[in-house]
This record gives sequence, C-alpha cells and structure tokens, in this order.
Amino acid sequence: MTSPAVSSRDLPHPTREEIRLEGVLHALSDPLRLQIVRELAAVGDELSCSHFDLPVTKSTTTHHFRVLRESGVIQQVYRGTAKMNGLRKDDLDGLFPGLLDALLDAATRQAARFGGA
Amino acid sequence: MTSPAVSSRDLPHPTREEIRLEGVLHALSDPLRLQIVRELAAVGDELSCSHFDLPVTKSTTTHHFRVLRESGVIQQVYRGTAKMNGLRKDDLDGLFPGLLDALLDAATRQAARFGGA
DNA sequence: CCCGTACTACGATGCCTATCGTACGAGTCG
DNA sequence: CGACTCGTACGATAGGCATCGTAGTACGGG
Repeated sequence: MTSPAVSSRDLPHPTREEIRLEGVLHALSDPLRLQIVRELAAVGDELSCSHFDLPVTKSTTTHHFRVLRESGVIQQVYRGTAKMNGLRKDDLDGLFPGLLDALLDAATRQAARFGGA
Repeated sequence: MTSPAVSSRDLPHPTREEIRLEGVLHALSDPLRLQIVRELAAVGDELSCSHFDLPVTKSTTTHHFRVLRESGVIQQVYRGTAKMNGLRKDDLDGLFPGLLDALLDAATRQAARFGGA
C-alpha cells in the first residue's frame, strides 16, 4: 500500500503542556529507559520496539516503553504489527530548551567513563 | 569559637567519580527534592535543613536530604546543631557540563508555566 | 482461513520508597 | 547541670514499580 496506514488503535499521549519535568526525570532515571532514549537520539528516527535487544522479557519492555510514552519522552504509533517509537524532541526542546541535549551528553560522558558502549 | 568547627560526626558522601547520572535524575524526580535544589541554587550558598519549610514531617525531610546527599547532588556538614547543605555544583558541572543549569532552567520554566513561585 | 509475528493485558511477586510517630543523641545557652 | 533545639534512628505502613509468566489481540501473508 502507499501510505503506511497508521492503523486504527492508537495510544494515549500527554499533550506538550501536560509534560512534567519530574515525570521526564523519573522516566530517564532507569538505566534501561535511558539506554532506549540514547539509541533513539542516536539514530534520529523512529524505531520499532523489537529493534531493541534488552535484557528483560517483552512484558517488561512494553512496560518501559509505556513509561516513556506516558511521561512524554517518546511518541508511539502502530504501523502494521510494529509499534514505532520516536523521541518527542521538538516538544521537549520547546518546553525545556537545552535539557535533552544536556541529558544525552551527560549519558554519553558517563558511558565513556565506565566500560559502557 | 573562631572556626565554625565542623564537629566530629560526619556523613558519607559519594566521591565525584561515584556519582551516577541515574541517581541524580532519580533524586531530582521528586518534587520536594527538586524544590530543595532550586532553593539551594537560588541562594548559591549553604542552607540549614530547618531553613526549608516543607509540607512533611522532620523525619521525612531528613530522608529527602539523605537521598540528595547519597546521590551526590548536595554535600552536608554539621556546624553546631545545624546541618548545612550545599549544592555540589563543581562536581556536577565537572561530570556533566551544562546539565545542572539546564535542569534548573527547566524547573524554573515549569514553575512559571504553572502557578508555582 | 489459518498461522506466525508483534505487542498487550492481567495477575503475582518482591523490592524500593515516601510517609509518619516516637524515642534518642549532639550541641548550645542559661 | 538542665532545658531546649536540631536533626537522627528505627519501626511501621502503604503505595509504587520492575520483573516475570501466561494468555490474548491485532495485523499481514500464504
């Protein structure tokens, strides 16, 4: 088909105005979720849930993506059977200029300090 | 006495190298603790625990200050009966350049958006 | 239509944490 | 010394959350 067909079922997202700093910080205070956001920022595009190889079951993965979505850090949309995830960079930059970049930079520096990739 | 005498009992702090980004973000994901850090940054000096008028009991206040200290966000030192709290700005800036300012700016913007002072 | 893939929903579990109250220790001042 | 202030320690409690397993739903392809 021509258009990707964003498929009927859609998911509740907070509006930009509803995004809370505490919620964003809480979402990013989990190592797995921070890692997800780092990868999303690195590719600068949407990624399917199954793209990530996380050391937890799929149930837990679903849970983490939901936390990220409900805190306003990512947007999720179904595309066929896949659920695509994208960083809400515009919204976050609009609300908190410079914060996302500072966080990503901090995460990169910490990854460099420790063995992490 | 002449010198403030940092009094015998002292408290365990993480070294700069031990500070973890996830821990910092978790510490700041609590509204009370974020508020404390905002006030410390605003005055740019040390403040006693009792300076803060928080809507919780003293036990809970102690708990929050400990979380902030153990995550490396603040340093605490006894000075007589008072326990003085100071932001570890140098350490945080050294580890994560720009992060603290971005966080404080984000908190200020959010406070402006909502009724908050 | 049936099957495989992708993800979800739900219940259970164990840990972490925010909160409180009470009892206590350290320091200061009269 | 004695009283008062500041903050701690400890136990209890309730709620949140990361994790899992199993069962189920949506979609696409043979």
